[in-house]
Amino acid sequence: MLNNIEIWLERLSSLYISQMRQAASEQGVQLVNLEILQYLSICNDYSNTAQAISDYLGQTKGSISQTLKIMEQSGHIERRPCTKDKRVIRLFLTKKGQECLQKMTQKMVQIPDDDPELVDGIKKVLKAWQLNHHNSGFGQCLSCKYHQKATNQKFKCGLTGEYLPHQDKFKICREHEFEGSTKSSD
Amino acid sequence: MLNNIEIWLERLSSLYISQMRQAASEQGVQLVNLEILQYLSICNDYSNTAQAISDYLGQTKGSISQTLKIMEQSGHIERRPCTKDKRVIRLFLTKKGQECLQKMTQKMVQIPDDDPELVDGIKKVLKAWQLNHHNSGFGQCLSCKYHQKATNQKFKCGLTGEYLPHQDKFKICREHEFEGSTKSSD
DNA sequence: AATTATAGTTTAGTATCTAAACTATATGCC
DNA sequence: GGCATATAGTTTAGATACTAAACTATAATT
Repeated sequence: MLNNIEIWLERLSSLYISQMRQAASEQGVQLVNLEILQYLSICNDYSNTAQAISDYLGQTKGSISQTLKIMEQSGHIERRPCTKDKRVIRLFLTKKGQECLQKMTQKMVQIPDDDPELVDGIKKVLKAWQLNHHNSGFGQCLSCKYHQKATNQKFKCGLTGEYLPHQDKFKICREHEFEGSTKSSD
Repeated sequence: MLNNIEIWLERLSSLYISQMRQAASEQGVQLVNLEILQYLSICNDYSNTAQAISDYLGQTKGSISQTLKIMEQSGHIERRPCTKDKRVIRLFLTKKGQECLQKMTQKMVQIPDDDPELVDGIKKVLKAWQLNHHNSGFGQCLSCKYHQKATNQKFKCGLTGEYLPHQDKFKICREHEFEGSTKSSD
């Protein structure tokens, strides 16, 4: 069975990773740095921590801690202690980090995005995948069971009780859970 | 523009890479080792060399050389000097390497492959991508301009003049070129 | 025979990786 | 409150991965 979806996904992904490595290399960073910048650019304000990155990338927090230290020194990210929870340090892209990421992204994906069928295909795969891995966090707020409609400008997170700006619904969250799933007892 | 194809591809790929890291970690290897095993399992007999891996992954051959040394020591791959070209050492998965790859692949992709639309979507993206990066090697023989029909059991490679077994047309080759493209003078 | 190209190794120095021990803060329970 | 447990992050030691550059050896070109 050389023609099933695993093979094609594998090829697509290995092509993508290869592009990522090249793009990272051109900016003088490594793959994991690109991944971290990418993650920080799409995660919400509950998820921009070392621990979340560690969970997301599946690497030890020790390793991430060291890498973040270097990325701060090189000026790609910024660390701001959380006032509510003094254990936590929130991470943000600096302007340099944003520009670096943008250059890499432009290099990476050169594919026509005016084909709605293509976009649809990708979305479909992503959705099927996420549903199949029923929930291990890191989904978009708008597909989360805690996502509640509020006003026109804001939506409410049922888990934290906070009201979040509308555009954040596309960001990904470490606490994400699909409807019907239970994290602890399932 | 949070909804264009770049974003979705990015999310799909970062999900995939994350899965790869996890799967590799469970087998006690790192991402790059998984990528190498994967590559060696789908490349043809012209492309199973350190140099080709270096080109494919976009990393220096020094780095690849060291990694291959360790992968040989750990019994995942085997090295056989090429008789025709004494500079070349061909690389092969051992049984341990195959089993390791299989375990990782099973862990990684858990997605229904009975949906022809999904498969079609992936293929479409891959093709669009490859065409957009008009050829930098590493495509399947059957889409190569050197691919020539021969007998029922074999096809001919117009570049090397050799006859290759029919099932190899799905493998990827470092010399791959799409129809109409010229490597040197374009 | 000399030049150039290609395949691979080795070296030095840096970055990333894991596992485990560590500090500090938060949470749950009596 | 006081104590156990959980969570966030750092640090350490040692292994692996990374780049750039120098190196050997063989092949192809002139």
